[in-house]
Amino acid sequence: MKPKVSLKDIAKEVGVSIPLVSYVLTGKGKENRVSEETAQKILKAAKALNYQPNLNARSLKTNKTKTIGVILADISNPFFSNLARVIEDEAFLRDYTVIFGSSDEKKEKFDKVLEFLLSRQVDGFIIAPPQDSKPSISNLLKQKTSVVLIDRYFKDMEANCVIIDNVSASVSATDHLIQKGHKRIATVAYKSKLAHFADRCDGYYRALEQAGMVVDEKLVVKIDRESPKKEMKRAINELFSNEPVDAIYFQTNTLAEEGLRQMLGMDRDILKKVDVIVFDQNSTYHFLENFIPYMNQPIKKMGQTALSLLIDDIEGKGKKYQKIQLGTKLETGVESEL
Amino acid sequence: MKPKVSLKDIAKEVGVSIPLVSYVLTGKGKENRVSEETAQKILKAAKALNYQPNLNARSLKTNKTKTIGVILADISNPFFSNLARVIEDEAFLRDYTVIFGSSDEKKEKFDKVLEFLLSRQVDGFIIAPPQDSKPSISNLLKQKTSVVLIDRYFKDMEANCVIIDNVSASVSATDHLIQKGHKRIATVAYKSKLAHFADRCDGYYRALEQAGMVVDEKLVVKIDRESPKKEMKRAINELFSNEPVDAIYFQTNTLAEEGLRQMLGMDRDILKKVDVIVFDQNSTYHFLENFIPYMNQPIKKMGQTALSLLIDDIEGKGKKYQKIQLGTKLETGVESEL
DNA sequence: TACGTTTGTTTAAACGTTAAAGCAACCATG
DNA sequence: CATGGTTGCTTTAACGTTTAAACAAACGTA
Repeated sequence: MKPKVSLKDIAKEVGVSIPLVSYVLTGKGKENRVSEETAQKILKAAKALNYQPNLNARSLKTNKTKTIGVILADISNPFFSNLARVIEDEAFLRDYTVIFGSSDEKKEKFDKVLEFLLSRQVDGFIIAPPQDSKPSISNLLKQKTSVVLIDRYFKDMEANCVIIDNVSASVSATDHLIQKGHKRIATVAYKSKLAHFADRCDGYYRALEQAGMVVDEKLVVKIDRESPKKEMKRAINELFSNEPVDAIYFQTNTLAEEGLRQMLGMDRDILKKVDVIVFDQNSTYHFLENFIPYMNQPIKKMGQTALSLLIDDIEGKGKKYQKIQLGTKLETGVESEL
Repeated sequence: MKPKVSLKDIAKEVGVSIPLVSYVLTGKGKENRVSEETAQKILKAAKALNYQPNLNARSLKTNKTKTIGVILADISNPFFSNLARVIEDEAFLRDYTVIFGSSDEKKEKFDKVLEFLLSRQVDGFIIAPPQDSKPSISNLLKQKTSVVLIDRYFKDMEANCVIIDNVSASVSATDHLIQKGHKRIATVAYKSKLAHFADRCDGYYRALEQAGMVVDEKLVVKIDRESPKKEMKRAINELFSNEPVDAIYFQTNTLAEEGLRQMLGMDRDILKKVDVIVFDQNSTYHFLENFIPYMNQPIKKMGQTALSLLIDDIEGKGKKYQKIQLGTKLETGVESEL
C-alpha cells in the first residue's frame, strides 16, 4: 500500500494549519471563517494530492462510523438477497457502508451476529428478527441504538419497522382462491411464533370466516424448519389422501418451492386439478405451465424505506418511532414484459 | 449509546497503566513480561466491565481494518448470493468483516464500488471482475493491494485467483450431449470478452472437434446483456426454425433460466424433443418434468479458498501468487435427497 | 488614541489504541 | 560489591481526525 495522504500533507503543501484543512474539506469553512482564498487553495491541493479521508480516524473522533449492520435470515434466499441488494444500492448512494449478517432464523446465531456488528461500531441496524430475538432487540433499543425492523415485527414493541399488512394480504390471497369457487382450501405455513407469520394465518382464517366457510384444521399445515423437506412430503401426501384439497395457499416462497416440487413429483399434472397461490415473487414459477398467482411484496420500497428511516434516526431527524406498512399486490395474470 | 468502556477504564480499575492492559488483552502479555498475577487481574476486570475494543482506534494505529471488500456481479443472482453467503460465513469465523458491492457487470459501476471500498480502507479484495476491469485491477496490484479474483480471471495477469477449469468443464458438458447421440448441438453464451466465458466456448468447440463434428456457427448464440430477454427470444426462435437443433448447452444459469422460459413458452413439451444441459446449479430445475443435467460449481469451496488465499496474503503468509483451479461435477442423474 | 469587534488563523486537546523506549528494583555472577 | 541481566512496570509518542479555545491583526467606533 502506498503512503496515504493526510490532512497534514495538504496543510504543509498549502502552508496552513491542519484544522483549517479539516474545516474546508468537511464543508465547515464558512462557519469557521476560513477566507475564500485559502479555501480554494486547500481544495485545489486536496484534489491534486488525491486526498482520501481516513475514516477510522474520523470515526474515532466523531463516534460515528457511517456504517450500518443488516441482519437478515439468509442472504442466499432470493427474498432476502433481493432485499440485500436494494439496501446495498441505497446505502451506496447515501455514502453508508453496509455489513450483512445471516441469522439462519436462529436466536443464537442472531445474537452472535449482533455482537459482531456491535463490536464493529455500526451506527444502526436493519433487522429481520428471527424467533425469540425480542429480548435482544429490546436490549438494543434500551441502549438507544438505532434500529429498523424489516419484514417482521413484534407486537407491543415500540420500534421502527417497515412491513407489509400481512393480515389483509393473506385475506386477499385466500379470497382469490375462494372466489374461484374452491371449498377445501389448504394453507402451508412455517411453524413459528413470529407475528408476521401469525398474521398470515389470521388472514387465512379471516377470509374463510368472511366467506362463511368452516375452517378444517387438517387443512392448516405447519412445517418445522428443522426438517422441511421431510415434513413437506408428509404434509403434501396427507393433503392429497382421502379427501383431496382443491387449492393450496403457500405462505412463503421457500415453502412454495418445496411444496410444488413434492406435488409435481407426485403427479405431473397436479396443477390442473389443484389451484395454488403463493406469497412472494419467484422466478421459478416461470417454468410451470400454469401461471401461479403470487402476492408480490414491494421489496425495493421496503429496503429504501427502511434505510431512510434508519438514517433519519441515526442523524437525529427521527420522530419517535414509526411503523410503516406498505401495500402488496396480488399478481394473478399475465406477467409483465420487461 | 452508553459510554463505552476503554482500556483506560480497565487500567484504572486494576490500578495499572494502559499499555499493560493492551498487552494482556491482545495476547502479547508474555512477550512484554507482564506478570501472571496482573494479567489475571486485567482479564478479570475486562470481563467484568464487558470490554469491547474500539476497532477504529486499533485500525488507525495498526493500519489494518480486518475488513475485506467483495465485489461480485450482482448479489441478487443466485450464484453470487450463494458465494456471498459462503464468504460471509467464513469471514465471520475468522473475525473478518465483509463489505459487498455489486458491479452489475459494468466497468464504471465496478470502479465506483472499488473506490468506495478503498476509501473504507479494506485490507483486501475478493473480486469477480467484470469486462474491461483489467486496468483497474492491475492498478490495484501495482499498489500491492491484496486481491483474489474469483470465478473469473485475466490471461497474463499475475494475480491470485480461484476458478474452475472452464474449458474442460465445458468439454464435459458438450460431450455429454454428444454421447447421447445429438448432432445439432447449440450453445448459448453471453457476448463477452471475459476469459472464463471464452473458455466455455472453447470447450464447446473442442468437444465437437474431438468428436469429429463440424461446428455450425449458427448454433453458437451470443446474447447481449443489454437486452437479454429480447435477444433470447429471437435466438430461441431461430434455433427452432428451419432445421431445429436437437440439444442446447446453456453456459450460465441466468441464460438457462431465460432460455428455458422462452422454450417452454413456445412449446410445453419441448424438453421431450430437445436435450438441454446447463452451467450452474439452480433450484428452478426441480420444477421441470425432465431432470436437467447441470455442471455443478463448488461454490462453497471457491468462497472458502478465496478467503483463505486472501487472508494469507493480507497477513503476509502468501507466497508469490496462486492460481487455484477447482473441479466441477456434472450432475446427470437422480438428485441427492437431503 | 484607546477599545471592542470582526476576521483569519493557530494551538491545544482529545478520541482509544499500539509500539518503542525508559526506568527502577531485583537477581546472579565473578 | 560493582556489573550486567532479568523482571515488571510506566512514560512517551504516534496514528489522522475534529473541536474548542486562544491569539493576532485589522477594523470600526467613540
